[in-house]
Amino acid sequence: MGKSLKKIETQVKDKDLIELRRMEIVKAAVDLFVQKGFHKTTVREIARKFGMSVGTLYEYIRTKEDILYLVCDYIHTSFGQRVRPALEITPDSVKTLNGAIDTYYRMIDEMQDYLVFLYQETKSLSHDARKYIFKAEEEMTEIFEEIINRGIEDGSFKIDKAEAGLFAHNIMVLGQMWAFRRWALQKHYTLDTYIEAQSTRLLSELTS
Amino acid sequence: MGKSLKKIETQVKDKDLIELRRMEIVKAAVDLFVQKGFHKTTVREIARKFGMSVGTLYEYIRTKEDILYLVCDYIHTSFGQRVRPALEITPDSVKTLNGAIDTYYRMIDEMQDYLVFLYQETKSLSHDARKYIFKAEEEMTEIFEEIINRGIEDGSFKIDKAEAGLFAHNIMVLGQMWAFRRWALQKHYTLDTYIEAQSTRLLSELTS
DNA sequence: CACGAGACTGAACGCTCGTTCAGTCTATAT
DNA sequence: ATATAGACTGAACGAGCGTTCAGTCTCGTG
Repeated sequence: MGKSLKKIETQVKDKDLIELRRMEIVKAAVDLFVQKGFHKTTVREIARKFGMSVGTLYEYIRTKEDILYLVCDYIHTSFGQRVRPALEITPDSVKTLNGAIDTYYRMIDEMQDYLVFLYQETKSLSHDARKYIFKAEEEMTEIFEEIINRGIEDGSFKIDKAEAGLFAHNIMVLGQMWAFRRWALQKHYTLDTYIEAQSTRLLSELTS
Repeated sequence: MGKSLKKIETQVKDKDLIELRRMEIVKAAVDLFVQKGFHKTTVREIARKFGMSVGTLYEYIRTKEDILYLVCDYIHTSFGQRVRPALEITPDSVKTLNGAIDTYYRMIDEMQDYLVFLYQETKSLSHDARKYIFKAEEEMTEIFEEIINRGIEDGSFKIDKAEAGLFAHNIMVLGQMWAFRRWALQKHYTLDTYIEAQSTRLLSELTS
């Protein structure tokens, strides 16, 4: 959390307490938002789950939208924290990309609900907040783009460098598809067979 | 519209008038929903744009959610009406698929706003309505699947028949990506170059 | 012309929900 | 022990919104 977060003014003075309470608020709100959506969740419900009164809740935020922002930020940083360390760059570009796809797709599987929620409620955010979320998504794309570019440079991948960006988007979207179209895909695939099918396809395209 | 639509009871007797007015309601609501989202659009606003009073509006629907359903149904049938006729099956499977991708992707470009809206508000629909929308999406996938299967049978495409379904999903999702990630893609691609890049990639995969 | 059915109107109702604030509790300092 | 700052409480406020309904208008029919 934290640095990247646009300052939200509060009544409470103690900085550490603010961080602590906000984390509790987010934890309480995430589940409700994912389950019922932002608009159908009331501040009272959040407060009850948070274990404190509405009044107290409002000591740590200004508006309901602040909670949405905190939740979106939390989800995105959770993604980041989980992918980045898993993405070790090895000399073998094929292996690196395979590993990156594997971790990213598995993470999507774990965080399906969060991902769908993010896409559905982004619109409800203010313009600034939305831009921040997009930036986070773009950073993720750049990681894949860099791996591809390395592979092109060392001769592992045979595509035009101009297409590396598009290819990175494709990788991500085909992963996100697992979350958005589970109703259709999970009839025929398990997570493992899905990753297998998509990554062999993607890799063979790159190396052909 | 019509047949597939779950019956919504009304006060008004004249069947044709109901159809006419509902079409007017949908036309008025679509723009507002796309622009501001379902929850932030008020029934009053719709009525004003519809050019009649709230009371009259409520002679043709029961609840606000009925409007959402009418709008979602309208968008989806618009899609269907536009794609199906354009999808002529020719003896040349490669050409057929290329044509199908081209029309589908162009349609997505035209209906970007509607598509994004559908994904974002699906959750607000009742369970039955949601199932109906999913079915429409699945039918679209099956069209692509059939084209691919024909191509496999006549020897144009060299992939395993078990993967035809997944491939059909990939085609659709990569098209929808144009709508969902325009903020990133439209910096580097125009619609034409995007279709070109994706379809040559997809086709070369199938025929390799 | 009189009448009534059906379409239309919009003020009013009632409920929900975000937000506030006057007041209570707690813990530390004097 | 007393005072005070800071955290917490939840009833109350008020705006907004979906929905209704008593009443008006219109037009075809007897």
